[in-house]
Amino acid sequence: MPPASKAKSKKTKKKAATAARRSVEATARSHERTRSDHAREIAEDYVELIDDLIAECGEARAVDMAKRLGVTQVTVTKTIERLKKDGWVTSEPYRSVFLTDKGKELADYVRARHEMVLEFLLKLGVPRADAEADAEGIEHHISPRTLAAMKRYVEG
Amino acid sequence: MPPASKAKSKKTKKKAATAARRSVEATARSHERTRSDHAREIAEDYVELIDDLIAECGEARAVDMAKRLGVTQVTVTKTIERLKKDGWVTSEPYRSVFLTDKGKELADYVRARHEMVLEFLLKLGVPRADAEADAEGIEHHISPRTLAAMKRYVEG
DNA sequence: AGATAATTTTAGCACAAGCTATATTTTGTA
DNA sequence: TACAAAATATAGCTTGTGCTAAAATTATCT
Ligand SMILES: [Mn+2]
Ligand SMILES: [Mn+2]
Ligand SMILES: [Mn+2]
Ligand SMILES: [Mn+2]
Repeated sequence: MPPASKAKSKKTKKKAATAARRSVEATARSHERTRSDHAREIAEDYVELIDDLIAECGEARAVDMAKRLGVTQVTVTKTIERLKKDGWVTSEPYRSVFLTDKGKELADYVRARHEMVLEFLLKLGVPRADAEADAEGIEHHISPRTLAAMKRYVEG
Repeated sequence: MPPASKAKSKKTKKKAATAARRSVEATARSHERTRSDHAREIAEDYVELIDDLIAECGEARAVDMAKRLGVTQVTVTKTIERLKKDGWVTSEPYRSVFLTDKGKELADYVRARHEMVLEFLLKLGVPRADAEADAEGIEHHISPRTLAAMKRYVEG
């Protein structure tokens, strides 16, 4: 038994602070939203990249995805299996990857959002290199209402 | 062997598009930055939360962290072990959690950044509920330069 | 066509982050 | 002080995302 000694009887000791705080439940919901954003994030980056590669190179190969993502080709191939299972892409053994209709739809939304976030950061005065790096992470946590606010700022 | 048929001989077929694109290497570096942000993200949320709980409740208990994070107490306890290993916190069996100096420093930086991101979104016109949810994810991908730009916008 | 190069697959590993169920310990109260 | 409730720890599982090494397949070039 380690010595306790600190913090004397804090049963009803919660809340002595003044500033009104969000409810515990609301805080939990925000963290849950962030976790679900993360669960979707790789699918979003992959479909956007696949769509880019098809447009630029005529097809999306694992080796090219790996180069742009900074991971090994093995990682790409395994992830593609999951994306297939979830209905975002199709592919045959030893062949390149294609988007399903659902995948193409996601790619279109995700690219538009990504471009908007980048334009927004640039207009805000963030240097291009930082803006591009930050946008890659930020994009996945932008709700429709935040996206709308960014659009107003960029266009207005 | 599945029928290929599509995309005829694309060896040197790369780049027919017009718009200048970032280099493959720069794209990879952005994705790598995002992945390292994610690796740090849980440590950031935990130290901020631990600091909050100590201020509000006098101590940081796993059960309260679990409620605010929306995960089970088991998950919290296991994560705390990792944070301990990485030098952010200390704790004894069956006792609450404390921040190391390094942990307190991180908490201070992270809270200031989180608050700035939230204020920024609010000033941009994002409804409070969305701003709070989005900020929870966005905060971890904000570079110092983007933070500075947000500060200028909020204060200016 | 055959050799070689490039690409993809397979096998096997590691770690982070989540979970449920159950045991143990601490804490509050009768 | 003992009992009950609350909190924490332990055991064991799943999934996602990364890796290296080696085998299999496809593509290119002479
Ligand atoms: Mn993107
Ligand atoms: Mn991204
Ligand atoms: Mn957060
Ligand atoms: Mn994130």
